Amino acid sequence: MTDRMGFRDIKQEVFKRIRNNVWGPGTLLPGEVEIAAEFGCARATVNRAMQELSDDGIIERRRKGGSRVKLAPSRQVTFEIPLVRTEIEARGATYRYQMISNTRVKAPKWLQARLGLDSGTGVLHVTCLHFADDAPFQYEDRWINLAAVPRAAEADFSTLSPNEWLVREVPYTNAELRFSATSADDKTAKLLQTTVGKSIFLAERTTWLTGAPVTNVRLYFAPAYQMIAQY
Amino acid sequence: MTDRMGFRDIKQEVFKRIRNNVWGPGTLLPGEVEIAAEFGCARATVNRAMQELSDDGIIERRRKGGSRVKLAPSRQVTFEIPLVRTEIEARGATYRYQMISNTRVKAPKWLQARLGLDSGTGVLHVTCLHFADDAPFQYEDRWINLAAVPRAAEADFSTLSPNEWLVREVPYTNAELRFSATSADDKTAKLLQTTVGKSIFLAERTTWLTGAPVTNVRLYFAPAYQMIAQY
DNA sequence: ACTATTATTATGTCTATACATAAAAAATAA
DNA sequence: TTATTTTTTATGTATAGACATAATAATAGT
Repeated sequence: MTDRMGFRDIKQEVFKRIRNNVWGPGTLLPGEVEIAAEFGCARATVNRAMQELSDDGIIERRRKGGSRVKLAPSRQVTFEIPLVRTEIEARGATYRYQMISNTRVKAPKWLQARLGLDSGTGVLHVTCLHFADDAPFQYEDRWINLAAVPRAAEADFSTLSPNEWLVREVPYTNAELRFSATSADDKTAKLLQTTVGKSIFLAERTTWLTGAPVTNVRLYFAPAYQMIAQY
Repeated sequence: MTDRMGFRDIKQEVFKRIRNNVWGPGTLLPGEVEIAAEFGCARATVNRAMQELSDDGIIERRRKGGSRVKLAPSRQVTFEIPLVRTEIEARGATYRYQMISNTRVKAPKWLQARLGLDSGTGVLHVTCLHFADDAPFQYEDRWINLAAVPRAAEADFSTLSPNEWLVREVPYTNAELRFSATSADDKTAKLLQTTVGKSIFLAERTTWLTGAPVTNVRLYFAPAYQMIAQY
């Protein structure tokens, strides 16, 4: 006889049937009690399996309505966004950091708009470079809201990147991440040791702490960079 | 008296304490029984809360070792990858599709390498355009492994995009997604109605069905495209 | 000292039961 | 008919209790 069924087994079996078109897109699946009866386990076990399939974007569940296979399985991809240092070291390269500038200024208009700041708010503008084996890997252009993180003004970013300082010192509750492609301008080209006009992969991240804007950063990656995810 | 505590409340409260540094990075958290006692609920409830915090990358859990706050909270981002049509319609624009070419060829070497195909394997090469309000939105350059999906040879891609056909007809078990930036070459520039050399956001996706390579696609987005995720 | 064995313990999972809740379906009133 | 109320039902969540499992700590044996 087969072993006892765990929620993983249930999940896998249901997924298999969906994959093999036994239960095609849009199909209303049997109820939890019914599935539980088939596999000889408690409803709670089936519930957990179905819950995870729902989290994975495979099925849709509604109270009373039951569970049905998603028509357009808008499966979602999860990217691990590690610290630059970690990413570079994971590639077997040596990490080196270099600060370029650190100035205290009034937030420019575009930043006010992005973060929802009052005009005249003081911000810290820090730019720096991250190297992998002495080749520029990423150019970081960061703005920190001093109203939300006053002690950033005394932080020493000449040895520790604002990236790592913030991760250690300031938590956040919300974040927005944008990926796009841009062209290297004069300054960026020089810093990343490439030519003007070259295509650059750009990641922009903004974070908030319970509603209050904390920081906005633009990460310019060296040419040929790829952000990879498996699922 | 406060209401009864659900797993969401527990999760939120524990997260709050971590955020407020009551339980700083690396701290060993109280055991599930202890937390359950504090909040006056069952251990299973605490278990679910902690499990989710672990999934979210906030804490780390080990049997016998207990739960501790992660040192570097490697937060992960999840992107929803919808159908192009869905994405365009969600922006309130009208979707239009146009096939450009559909040829049956032997897999080129780079594709053989990418998919792990034998030399001489027959593949379908389909290229097409997706429009948003008559402006080119995305150029799709797709290869389909006929050994894995023979009936793709008879499919009519002049009205239905290979994207949608595959979603409906062929499931997959594994996928790899790569984001990068590239420059528009002659052909791409013409199709996307932009200039040669312009920076283009490129997404490349490869999928497998239980080990067998199914399809590889390169999606070239029109300039100024941004892939956005909130978390 | 070192190794192998045996508790101990916190998390992992399953069960049976109970009640909550949202939404569909049915019944009722206008 | 249409609008409103009531019932029904599948999922959502909580609980106490039990056993599984991995990893540490304690112990015994060499």
